[in-house]
Amino acid sequence: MVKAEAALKDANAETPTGKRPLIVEAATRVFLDLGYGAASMDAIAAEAGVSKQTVYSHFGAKEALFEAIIEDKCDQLLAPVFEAFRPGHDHAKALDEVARRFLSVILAPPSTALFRVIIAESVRFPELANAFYRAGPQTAVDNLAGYLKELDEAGVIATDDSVASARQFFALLRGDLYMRRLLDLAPEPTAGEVAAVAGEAVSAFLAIHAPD
Amino acid sequence: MVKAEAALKDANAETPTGKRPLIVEAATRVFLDLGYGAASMDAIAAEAGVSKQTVYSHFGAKEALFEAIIEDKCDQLLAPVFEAFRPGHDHAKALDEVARRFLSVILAPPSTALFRVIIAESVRFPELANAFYRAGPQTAVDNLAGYLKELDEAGVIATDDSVASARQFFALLRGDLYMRRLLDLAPEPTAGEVAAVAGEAVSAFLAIHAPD
DNA sequence: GCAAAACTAGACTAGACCGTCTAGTCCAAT
DNA sequence: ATTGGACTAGACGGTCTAGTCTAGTTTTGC
Repeated sequence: MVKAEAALKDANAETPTGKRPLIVEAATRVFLDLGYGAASMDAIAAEAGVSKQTVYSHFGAKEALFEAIIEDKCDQLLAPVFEAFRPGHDHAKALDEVARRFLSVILAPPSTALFRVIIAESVRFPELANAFYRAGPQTAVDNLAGYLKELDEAGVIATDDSVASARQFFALLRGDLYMRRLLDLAPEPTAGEVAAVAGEAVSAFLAIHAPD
Repeated sequence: MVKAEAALKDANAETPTGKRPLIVEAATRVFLDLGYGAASMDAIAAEAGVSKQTVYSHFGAKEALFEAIIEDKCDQLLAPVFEAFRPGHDHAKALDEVARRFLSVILAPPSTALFRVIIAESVRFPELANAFYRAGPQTAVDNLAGYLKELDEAGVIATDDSVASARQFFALLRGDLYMRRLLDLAPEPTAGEVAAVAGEAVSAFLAIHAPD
């Protein structure tokens, strides 16, 4: 009883004491590699080099651990897309940089693994799917939409609906290569491949939204 | 020994005797609802109204049953996209019809469930991911690419690479709504919503590939 | 230096699941 | 009528898992 309350408090309060980061790292690896069902708490404890009881002291249950790990990873993975993405000088170049950065993130192994797990568990963990959508696609769209609005007002592109256009931009990026990455049929692309896909998408986007 | 050989022969030869279709239907429901790991053979037998031994007589093991079910579903679901999609009269209308048909299929519950399961198990069952890709995205792209080539030669659109253009067309269709459907955040769309997404994608596509 | 808190190692419970096996029913064809 | 194949209901062994518990050790704060 006392132990359970302590565990709960520890799980709720964000106080990383001692072995907590180790457990988080290990759990992330195991969950992303194997998925929720196939990942065992024993395997996570072993991977963390920690006793199982310690895992249960920090996170009360498998579900709680999973949710904590996934929410963490969402924020952590999807943040770098939006850092300093507004150089401002040449617009095509700016869009190209956003495209390349976005693609590099979503095509990298941690992202595809995360996305696979979330997709697979979206029915069992609806809040996680929601959190992912908000941290990922929605944030990306909102950020880009703001920038597109500026470009529209500056007369560089023409858009009635900057949010719809941002969604279209990202849809163009999630093409065949992304599908093959999700299905684990293609290896992580080189920077050149990423640049090629990005370039194609940007030029298509500019063709759609050419002013007047 | 005798039984095992009979089961193997039955599993290999496509001779649906007696309870086989029942099992296939039930297994499809259970696998698509729960995923590979969470689906139990007992649950499948119960759902089929059949004894567990019967399931094992027809399909030798859980993996074999899963593979059979998934390959079946791939062909079955993705075939109707390409039936009679070439009316030929008005080109924008023809593309619009392809788009609406494609969207209706991939946004419907059976497709999203199938895709979720395949994504989730793509590492454990690489052949299944491959089979899905060939039956689905690849076939779709090949078919559309042929049609786009005709349109290009007729001067209706301009394309250097009809395969790349076909991929782009489908990428435009797999936009935000598709993402939200995969994450189970949006209900199956109405025909009107489908038509709206299709229309936007087609007009964007035509803007990209306007002749000269 | 010491008490409280954190941690370890591993036994243990309770139950789910795969796949096998047994014992017996039903039915069609010879 | 009997034989053989498909089927049923359910028990069963073996393995795996989530989560608990105990007993002992290390770390930390004061």
